Amino acid sequence: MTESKTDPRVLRTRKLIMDSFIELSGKKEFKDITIKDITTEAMINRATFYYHFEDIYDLLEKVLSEVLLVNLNYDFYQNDELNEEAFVSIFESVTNFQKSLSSRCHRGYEDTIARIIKKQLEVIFHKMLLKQHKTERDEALELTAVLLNWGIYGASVEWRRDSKKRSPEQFIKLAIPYLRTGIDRI
Amino acid sequence: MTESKTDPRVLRTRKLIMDSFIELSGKKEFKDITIKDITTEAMINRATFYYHFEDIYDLLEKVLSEVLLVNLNYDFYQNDELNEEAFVSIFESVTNFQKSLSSRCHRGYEDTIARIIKKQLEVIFHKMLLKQHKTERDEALELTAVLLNWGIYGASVEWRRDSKKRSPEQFIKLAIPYLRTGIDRI
DNA sequence: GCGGATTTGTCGTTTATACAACAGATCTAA
DNA sequence: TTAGATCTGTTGTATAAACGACAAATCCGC
Repeated sequence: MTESKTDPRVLRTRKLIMDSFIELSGKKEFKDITIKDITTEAMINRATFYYHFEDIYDLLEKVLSEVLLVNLNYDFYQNDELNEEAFVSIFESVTNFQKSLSSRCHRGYEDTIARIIKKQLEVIFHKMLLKQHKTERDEALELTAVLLNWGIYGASVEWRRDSKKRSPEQFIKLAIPYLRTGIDRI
Repeated sequence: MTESKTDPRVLRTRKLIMDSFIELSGKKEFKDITIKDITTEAMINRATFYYHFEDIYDLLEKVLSEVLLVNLNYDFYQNDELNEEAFVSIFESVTNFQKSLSSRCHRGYEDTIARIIKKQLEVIFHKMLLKQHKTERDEALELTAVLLNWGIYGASVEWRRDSKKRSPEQFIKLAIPYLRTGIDRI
C-alpha cells in the first residue's frame, strides 16, 4: 500500500476551518454564517476553503461527524463501561448537539444531521460492545449497536418534545432500565 | 509611503507559534521547551520557525512585548480611568507575568524580561495619560509615564520579595496612595 | 572524560495557500 | 420591480511553508 501521508498544512488548515465554524456556531445561527466569516476567523483565504470543502453543508457534515465522534469517544474513555453514567453522559452529548445545531439549520438539514448522528452513534456503540464482549459473535454486536443507537437517538428526539418537563439527565435515567433490558435479551 | 501589507500566512503562522509557546509555558518550564515542542503544538514545520524568529529567545521577547501589551491594553479599555481598580488590575497583570515567566528563564534572562516589561508599561502609561490629560504638555506626560512605570514595576519586584505575606491586590492597594500623591505633584 | 542521542540552525526543492479578478446567485431596501 | 450590495464558486499566478538532509552544538548516562 502506498501510504502517502497528507501534508501537515492540509491538516492544520482543515482544523482551523472546523474550529472556526464551531466557534461561530456558538455565536450565530447556522444560516447566518458565511464562508467569509469562517475564513476570516480561521485566518485563511476564502479560496482555500473551496480547496478543502465543497460548500458550507459539506463542512457541516464533516464537523458533525468528526466532532461528535471525538466527543463521544472522549466520554467512553472517561467511563469505559456501559453503565448508567456512560448512558447519561452519551445522551447529554447527543442532546447538546440537538440543542445547539439542529435548530440552526434550514432547508430540511435536520434530516442530514440526524443521519450523521445516528451513523456515528452506531460506530461508537459497536466499538464499545466489542470491548466489553470480546467473545461474542460480531454480527450480534453490530445488531445490538444498531438498536442502542436507535434507542438513544430516539430518546433524544423524544426528549426534545418533552424538554420543558425534564433535564436530559432525568429523562435518560427513566429510560435506562428499558434499554438495559433490551441489551440483556440479545 | 509604500504600505505593503504582510502576507496573512505570516500573521497566522506567527500567531500559531506564539499561542503555542504561551500554551506550553503553562505546562513546562521555559528551559525545557524546545523549538520542536513549539512547532509540533503549532502544527508547523520546524524550519518555518526560523523563517520568523531568530531563536527561542527572540520568540520570548516578542511574546512578552505583544502579549503583555495586549493584556494591559485590554485592562485599560476595561477600566478606562487611572483609578484604583486600574492600578490593581495592571499590577496583577505584571505580577502574573513575573510569576509565570521570569522564574522559568536561565542565563540571566530575567533582566531581558524586566527590560521588556518596563518598556511596555511606559508605552501603556503614556497612552493612558494622553487620554486623560489631553491639554498637558507631552513632555510632562512622558516623564509621568516613566515614573509610573518604575513605580509599578518596582512594586512588582518588591512584591516578589514580600509575596509570602500579601496577595498582589493587597500589596498594591497599600502602595496606591503613595503613587497617587506622586502623580498629583507633577 | 567518552559516545550516543537529542537539539539547533541552514539550504534547495516541492507544494499548499494567498491574491485578485471574474460571472452568476441571492439578498435588501426604495 | 429594480438597483446596489453582498455572497458564492472558479481561475491563473506569486509566495510562504513543508520536506528532508545536513553539520554543528548541546545534553546525558556511563
